[in-house]
Amino acid sequence: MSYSVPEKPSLDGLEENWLRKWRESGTYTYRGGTERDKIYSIDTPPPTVSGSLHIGHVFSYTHTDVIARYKRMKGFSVFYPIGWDDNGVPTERRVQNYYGVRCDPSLTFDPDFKTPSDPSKGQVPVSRRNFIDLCIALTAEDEKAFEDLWRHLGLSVDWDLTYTTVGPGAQRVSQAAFLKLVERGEIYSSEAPTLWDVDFGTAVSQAELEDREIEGFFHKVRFYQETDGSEVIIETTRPELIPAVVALVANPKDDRYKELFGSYVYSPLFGVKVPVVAHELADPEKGSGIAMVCTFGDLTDVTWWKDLDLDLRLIVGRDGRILDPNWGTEGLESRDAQLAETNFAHLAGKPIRKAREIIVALLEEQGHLVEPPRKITHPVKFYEKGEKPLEVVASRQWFIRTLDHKEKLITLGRQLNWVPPYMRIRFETWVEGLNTDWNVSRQRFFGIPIPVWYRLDERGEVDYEDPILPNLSQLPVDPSQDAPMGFTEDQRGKPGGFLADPDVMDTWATSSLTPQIATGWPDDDQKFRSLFPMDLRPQGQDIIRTWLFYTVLRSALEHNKLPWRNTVISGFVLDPDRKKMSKSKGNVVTPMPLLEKHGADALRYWAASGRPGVDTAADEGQMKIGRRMAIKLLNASKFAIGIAGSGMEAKPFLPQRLRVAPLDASMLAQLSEVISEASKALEAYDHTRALEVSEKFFWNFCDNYLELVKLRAYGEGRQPASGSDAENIEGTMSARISLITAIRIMLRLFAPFLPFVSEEVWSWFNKDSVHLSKWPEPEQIENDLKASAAELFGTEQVTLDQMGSSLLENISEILADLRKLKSEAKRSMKTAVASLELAGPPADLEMLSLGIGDLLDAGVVANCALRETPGENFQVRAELEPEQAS
RNA sequence: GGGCGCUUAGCUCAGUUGGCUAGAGCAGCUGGCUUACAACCAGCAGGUCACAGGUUCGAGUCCUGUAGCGCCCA
Repeated sequence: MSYSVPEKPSLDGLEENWLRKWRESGTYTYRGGTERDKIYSIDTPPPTVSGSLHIGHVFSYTHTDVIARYKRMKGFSVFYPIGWDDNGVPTERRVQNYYGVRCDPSLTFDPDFKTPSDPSKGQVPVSRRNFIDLCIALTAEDEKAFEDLWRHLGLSVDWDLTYTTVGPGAQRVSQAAFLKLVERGEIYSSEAPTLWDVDFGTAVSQAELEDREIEGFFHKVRFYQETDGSEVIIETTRPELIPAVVALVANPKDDRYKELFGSYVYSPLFGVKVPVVAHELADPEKGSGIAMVCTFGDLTDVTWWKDLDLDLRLIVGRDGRILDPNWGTEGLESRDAQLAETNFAHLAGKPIRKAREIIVALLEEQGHLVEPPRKITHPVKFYEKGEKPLEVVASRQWFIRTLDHKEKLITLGRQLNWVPPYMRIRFETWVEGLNTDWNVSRQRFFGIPIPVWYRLDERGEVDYEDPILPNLSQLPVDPSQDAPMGFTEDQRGKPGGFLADPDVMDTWATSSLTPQIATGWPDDDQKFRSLFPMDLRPQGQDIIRTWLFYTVLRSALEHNKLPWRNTVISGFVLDPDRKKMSKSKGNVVTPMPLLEKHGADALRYWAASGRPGVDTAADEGQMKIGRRMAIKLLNASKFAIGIAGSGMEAKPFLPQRLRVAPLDASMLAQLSEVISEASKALEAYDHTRALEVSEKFFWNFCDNYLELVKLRAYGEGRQPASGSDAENIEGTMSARISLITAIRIMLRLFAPFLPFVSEEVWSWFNKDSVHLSKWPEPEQIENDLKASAAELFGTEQVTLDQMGSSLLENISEILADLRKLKSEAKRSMKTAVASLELAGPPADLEMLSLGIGDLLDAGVVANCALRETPGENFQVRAELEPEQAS
């Protein structure tokens, strides 16, 4: 038997070739099955396709792929889909900039709409449907870029299972889950103060907030007591909200204000009478210790407003401009309505910042300002994608109950296997810190509509208490296009008719359902039960509080259990200088050029060298090592397979039984330990350790074992030194089947990490795909040897004696001594050793004698003597042959 | 202000429940074209394990404190 090994193996063209073959033969197609414990299902977080591709994607998705490939080789039917997250604001924003359009829902659909030729010249208003068409068109392009990258990287996902978070399937699942929440009372709508981004014109949730330090001014402002007009001085950063003041508040323990509690004061400029109240949240250290409560300046105001049952006085519109209410009317009583009206006239219709300037001037002018404003920096809440501070406005929104389920969520979090474990703490602290229910209404255009209509009474007033819901079978619906059951389209907006909920769902309201979307819920119960709860959720540490949290929440609410058993959290990818990558710094590393330069296996090698949870630099050096590793694997395999499969047929008398030589058995023993270690590591999702132990073995195998058995494997060695021809041939056969067996095992160990080069080498001497072969096991080594012997020599009579790894280690060490001697003498490695003396305890010498022939071959030793000495010491003495005068 | 993580060779990182002289790769230096590989090989050199205490026969590892860096939350 001989194998067809290429003369000059190379990485060139491997990727193209194998990508095509894998695709054609459906190597990674999900094979199905109904037995849950034979399936391994992965909930890959769908990337946001409108975001830019960066090296971080390669990193974490490679980690997942390593596990997927390992599990596949372990015999699991691996369910490994991928989805595209097309939802939400990032897509809308990208469409606006890319095409130069903006959505105006009041317009009607234009079927002949052409996008502007120059998108930089302002934004053309288009109908909602035109806008959505553009979103779909653009995301389709973006998806292609992502898919190209994933394929190129060799991800073993089943592309037939691909889904999107805006497609009909996702719409149906999201809306069905919404209806079930309504049924169970876990979601409610209410007119409530909501954090609001005035530029985006939408509500945002707690998970989308971030604090930013910005500059502001503290203004000392006079209020006037009802009784005697004496002053109460408050400090505020939001003087423009003075017309919205509903109370002054101080800490109940603050002696300075104790007497005032229960009394009333008048506001400056507007003469509105408000109570002075007490609340623990008032900080005596901050400013003068007494603050004004407005509806609403921030979330603390909302708390005070709720806790203390204060009035509502709204003056900020959703567009971030000041409204124009009538002073003196109900709710806006003033002791001087005329003055209030005059003062307010300066503010009405102005944007907030402008209004602030105006009101400061008015306060100054009319003597209500104690001193000039004092500059400060303070943390202010922003929408993470927004540019202006968030306002709090009252509006109707749907909320999923979360605060009621905190304990349950923490319990579930503790049942989840976190890799690394400390990541659980981030989840727990987030859950503990929750302070509002989850607002899922978004006042946007491109998203999944909230599947709700409202009745209009005879006067045309909306009845929010009794919404009209579709049946499960009707989903997906678009309430702004479809009429509810029992109504006709012409009743839309008419008294006695209906009105659609105008909003779409928060992106996360869909993204939190990827386990359900991927596994066929709620329509395919059998599929769902075979895959759910899923085995693995890999994801980045940055989305624990969003993606992971919401997904656990939805699963808890819908199924009362965790959505997955394990979660592996990957760290960030830093730029080569270990700085965080960001667009503004311009240090974002894009993957495609690197992929082309170093190859997919090399990039995967780099990615796999990053442990779960650990931030890792985009290090080209590491990629080069990966590439070198792949080339080495080609060459070493070519050599080993080449020798093993060369020309034994010429030998006349092949023995039918053969005993594996001690040195070969020792190498296999070492390999057996490596298999155990690598398997154990992968079971614990420690891919880095698995790669490390395999790699270490591989280099030792090349540097020592391969060198030691080279001549014997060729049939030119002297092992056993005094042996007969038959014994020499047996030694050769042993070396050859051991080489082949070791290579076969190593290729499988590397297959999850370096799928291209592993598959290439495997194909030289195997028919199937290495990726569908069985993961090696120590107990199988003897069988592997027999199979190799049968293939090469037509016999299965192979005896493998128990042998430790120390023989190979000790022999290698002596070989290293000889190399050192030559190296320090600045002589070539093929310089002969004139004499070698090994002196030590009899037991050591006896062991070494088992592999001495190979050692003498590899070290080019002319004469060797073993000398028994008392004690434990072992000594190697060697003399090189004299340098020839040239 | 709170939480989490990190700090080991010039650089990037291992170091598994405390246990021989603290390891690897890269870079550096010195050699070598050795019938797999010069995109290679061999060898050498390089560390007060951030700092200060403590527990222990023994600490890179456990405890306390300090400093610096990073991330998250307020």
